[in-house]
Amino acid sequence: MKKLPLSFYQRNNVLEIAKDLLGKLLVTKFDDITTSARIVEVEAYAGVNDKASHAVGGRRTERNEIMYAKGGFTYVYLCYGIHHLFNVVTNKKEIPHAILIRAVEPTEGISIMQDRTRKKVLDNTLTRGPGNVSKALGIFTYHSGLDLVRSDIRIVDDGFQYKKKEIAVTTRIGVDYAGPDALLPYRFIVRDNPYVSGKRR
DNA sequence: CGACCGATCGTCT
DNA sequence: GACGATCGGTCGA
Repeated sequence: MKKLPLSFYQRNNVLEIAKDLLGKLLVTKFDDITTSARIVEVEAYAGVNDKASHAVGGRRTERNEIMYAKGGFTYVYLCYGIHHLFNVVTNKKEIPHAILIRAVEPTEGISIMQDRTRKKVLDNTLTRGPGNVSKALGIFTYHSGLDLVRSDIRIVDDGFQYKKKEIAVTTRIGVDYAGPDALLPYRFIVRDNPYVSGKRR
């Protein structure tokens, strides 16, 4: 159980970092309650030139300001007025790269997750899709701007690693508004993992 | 299984 | 005033 160091997040290739996040454990510990889950689906958002990114064209607002911080912080924002989407900020200060965690496979605290999501039946939708990930792990927009190395949201390496063959790359979900950038191969998924959202391919 | 649709509100124009 | 980096329920095939 090794916490990922700042250097992991501060590399300049957001696609590489996104791929490397697959298999790592996302852990939250709030009010002495720990839940953890293995990351199985991520999407990279590649800064000012990426039309799907909140930072497209250098757009800088109160909401996305944390994207311009150095790598290793959380960026959580509200989507559709309902869902709290969890992102990891990467690269150096002033380079607004981020990675959206879209799906995880529960490893610890499953009953807690079931309580948080208020799901009646326990199935693969528990932590499938970015909205459910945050809900299950207890992450809200007020957790935006936390330091992943020092805070109660952390990402750790327990030695597990997916094989190269198990990882697939696809286009991102729900970013049709980005025009041609919607076709970029920036989504990384674990093949055949039941928690992965959207279409397989 | 796929298509459709309503929920719900902070953020940006 | 419009619109989401979504989800879950419903309806029909």
